[in-house]
Amino acid sequence: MQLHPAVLMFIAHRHAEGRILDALHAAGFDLTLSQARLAARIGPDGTRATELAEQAQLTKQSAGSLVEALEVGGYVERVPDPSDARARLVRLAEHGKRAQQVARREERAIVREWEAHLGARRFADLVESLGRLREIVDPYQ
Amino acid sequence: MQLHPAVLMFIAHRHAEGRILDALHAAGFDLTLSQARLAARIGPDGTRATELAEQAQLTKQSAGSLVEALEVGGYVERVPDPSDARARLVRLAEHGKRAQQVARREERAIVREWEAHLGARRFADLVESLGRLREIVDPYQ
DNA sequence: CCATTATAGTCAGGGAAGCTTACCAAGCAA
DNA sequence: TTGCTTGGTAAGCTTCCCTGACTATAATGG
Repeated sequence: MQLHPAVLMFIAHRHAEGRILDALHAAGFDLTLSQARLAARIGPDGTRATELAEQAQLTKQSAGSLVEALEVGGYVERVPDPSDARARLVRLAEHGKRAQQVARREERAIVREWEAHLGARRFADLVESLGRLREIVDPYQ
Repeated sequence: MQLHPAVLMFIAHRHAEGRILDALHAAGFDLTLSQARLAARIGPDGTRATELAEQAQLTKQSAGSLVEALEVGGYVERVPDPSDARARLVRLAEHGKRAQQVARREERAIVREWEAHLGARRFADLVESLGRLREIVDPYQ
C-alpha cells in the first residue's frame, strides 16, 4: 500500500510524540498529551493564553482549561502582562522547566537516531524540505 | 525558533488532514476527524475492527464505537467474516466509497501542490526519506 | 475429546478534550 | 462618551478514548 506523504509524516510524528511523552511519564511528570503540546508552545518570556490557543488551533476556552490544569500541576504560572491589564502571561514554572529539559533530551535523542538511520546528508535534506514545505502549510509562518 | 523535524511533520500533516476533512464536509459528508481517520484504514476487501484498532493504536472498544458511528452514517457495513465466526469485516458501503473518492481527489491535489512548491526532484527525495524513516518509526512495518 | 488459553467483539461507566453560546472587563478609537 | 475590539471566564454539551468485566468462538495441548 502506497501511503500518502502526509500519512508518513503522521506516523513519524506520532512516534516521536509518543517517545517524548513516555520519557516525561518515566521521569515522573504526569502530563497529558494535550497539556504537553500546549506547554511546548510557551515562549521563554511567557505567552498569552489567547496566543497559545491560536497557535494550537484551539478555542481560547479549551486552551484556558489546559493552562489551568498545567497550573494546578505546578508546570506553569500566570502573571499579569505589564503591557496590557486585561492579559496574563503563561510562563513555565520550575517544575515545567524540569519537564522541558526531559523533553528536550528525548527530542535530541530522536534526531540522532533519525540522522543515523538516514545519513547526515539525507537527514539535512529532509529537514530542509520540511522547512520549505512549511511556507505553504503553516498559517503561522 | 528552530522547530523539531517531527513538529514540521506535524504541521504539514495537520494541514493536509484539515484540507481533506474540509473537502469532505464541503461535499456533504459529515464525518468527524476520528471517524475519517479510522475509515481511511479500511482495506478494499474489508478489515476487522480489531485490526483497525491496532493500526490506529486504539482500544477495540474505541474502534468499535467509531465503526458503529460510521455504520449509522451509512459509510460502512459489517458483514460476517467467512473465515472466523467470531469476527465481522468492516467494509466501505457505497456512501463511504463516494466519500473516499472525494478524499482521494484532495490528497492528489495536495501532492501536486507540494511537488510544485518543492520541485519534482526534491519532492521525490522527501517521499523517499519519509519511507525510509518509516522503517524505524512504524510498528506496523 | 476435553480443558485451557487466545481472540473478536460487546456493555457499562468515566475522564479528558474541545466545542458553542453567553458573558465580563479592559483597551482603543470615533 | 459611545461603541467596537480584545483577553479571558462560565456553563453545558458532544466526541473521543480509556478501564474493567463479560460472552462467544477458535485454537491448542494433553
